[in-house]
Parts: sequence; C-alpha cells; structure tokens
Amino acid sequence: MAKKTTSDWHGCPIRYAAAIFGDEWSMLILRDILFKYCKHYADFLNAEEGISTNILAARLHSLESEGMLRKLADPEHGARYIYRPTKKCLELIPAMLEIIEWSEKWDENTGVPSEFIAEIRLDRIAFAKRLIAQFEES
Amino acid sequence: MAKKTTSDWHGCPIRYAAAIFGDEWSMLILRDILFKYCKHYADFLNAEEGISTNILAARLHSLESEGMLRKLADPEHGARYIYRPTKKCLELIPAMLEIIEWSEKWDENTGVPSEFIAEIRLDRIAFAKRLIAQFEES
DNA sequence: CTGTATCCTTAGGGATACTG
DNA sequence: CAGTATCCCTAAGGATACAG
Repeated sequence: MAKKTTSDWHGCPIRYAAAIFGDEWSMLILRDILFKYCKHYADFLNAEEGISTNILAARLHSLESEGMLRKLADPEHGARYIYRPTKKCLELIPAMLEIIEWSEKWDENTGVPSEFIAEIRLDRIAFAKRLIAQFEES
Repeated sequence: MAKKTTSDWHGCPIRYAAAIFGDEWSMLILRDILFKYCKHYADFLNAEEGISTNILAARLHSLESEGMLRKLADPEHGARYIYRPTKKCLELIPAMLEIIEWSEKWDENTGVPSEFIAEIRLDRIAFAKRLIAQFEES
C-alpha cells in the first residue's frame, strides 16, 4: 500500500491519525522532536534506530506538509536548519503520554528504564507544559 | 524495513507501541475491534478501507501474538471464530480516545462527523467502561 | 464463512555517492 | 552540515483462486 496522506484518507479520526504518524519512522521522529529536543537533521539521523538519510528526508517533508513540523533557518549557524514542532504537533503530547504509559506497563522486556523514560516519569504534565512554553516563546 | 515485532524492538515505549500498531492496518483493526464491535473475519474484511484477505490474516496473527487479540470459537456457529480484545488491548482505549480527540480537532476535511465519531462523542468514558464490562463478563 | 496459497507489482527502505 | 540522487533489494500489499 502506498503511504496514504490526509488528503487521500480522511473522515475517520483513526484513519486520519494513521495517515500522519501511522508508520514506524514518523512515530519515532515525533518522539525525537517532542521528547528528546532533536532539532537538526543530524540529530534525527543519529537516533538509536538508525534511519537512513533518504527515508529521513522523505518523512520530514511528509510531516512538514501535514503541518506537524516547521523548518526554520538556524540563526546561530549559517547553513543549518532547525525543525520545530507546530501547535498541532505539541497537542499530540497527551496522546503520546498515554501511549508511553501503556507501553511501560505492557513491555515486559524493557528492563531498566531508559533515561528517556525516567525523565518523562518525573513529571509528565510539567514536562508537557515546558515544551509548550518553549513553543510560545519561539 | 521489515515489520518489527516487540521482540526485535523494545526498550523505548514509543518504539514498543510502533512495533505493535505502528502501521496503518493494525491501527484500523484495533479501531474496528475496540469501537465498532467487529468480531468475525468478514467484519474486518468488509471495513470501509478494503483490506485484502492475506494482509488481514497476517495482521490478525500479529496482533494475536502480541497479546492484543484472542481468537475464540463462536459458540453459536460451528465453523466460525470470534476475535475479542484482551485486557492489554482494552487498556489502549484512553490513548485511542486522545488520538481521536486530536484528529477531530485537526482534520479540516472531516465534514459531517461519522456515526462512529458521534457515538463515541456521546460519552467517552461510559463507552470505554461498557467495553471493559463486556470483556469482564466474557 | 474463514481463511491459505500464489502470483505479481510497487513502494519502502538500506547503502552509498555526491552536491551546495 | 544538510540534504539529494541512485542503485538495488526485499517485503508489503493487491488480486484472485482455492480449500476446509
């Protein structure tokens, strides 16, 4: 099946969500941008899972065209860009937190919680608000 | 990328979730079983999106092996089976509801809410409890 | 009805080279 | 650094036939 977009596939909320992040790489990119502060192309490229560069570029374009990411010139570095979440993207955080909570409960193989989990556990709501505040001031 | 399973891919809650339902068809099957009371093979097969039979069979096996579905003999019909959600699956409902709420807000193309959305809107929490009650008595 | 099995096509995606 | 372009391969997935 070709990857659906929201213009192919709407009218049902689950289908709509599936069109935007219903594939493994998009979910991981959203994780990186929402919870790991990834900003630059290389940050995503160097994530643990090892996405390849062509796939990363395609997914970033897709997420940008779906209104999830903004691509901005990096004021500090001439030729660099930074990717930031849109409001639409940030508002996915509650859903992501529910998913995280569910996975933590059911993944028996997790073993020691990663730093990532530990940080989010500290205070989920405060964490979400901090992210949204970062957005407001940008 | 070959479809990952939770045994390939754990240690991160988002990755774990992506391995289970991080593809379009699995999300839609979960929708059908959690919110549309689909029970029989044909119910899934005849869903609006038109999944093909080989893909459906593969996804049902995958979801069953991940502990999301139980396949039971249908007491009322000799050769038929019914698919029912496990507890693990039902506990995904809060996350699904968050996703639905998010999609309803951001999908500008939805137009008139479907019966599906309307029913869930009635009372999300009561709806979820009803589903869980159905499970308990089964 | 509930699937399996098979054929076939295409898109997803890995590796890598290359460009501004 | 931040991508784009190619090559190539595999697996996802559509269509359809068939079996219990």
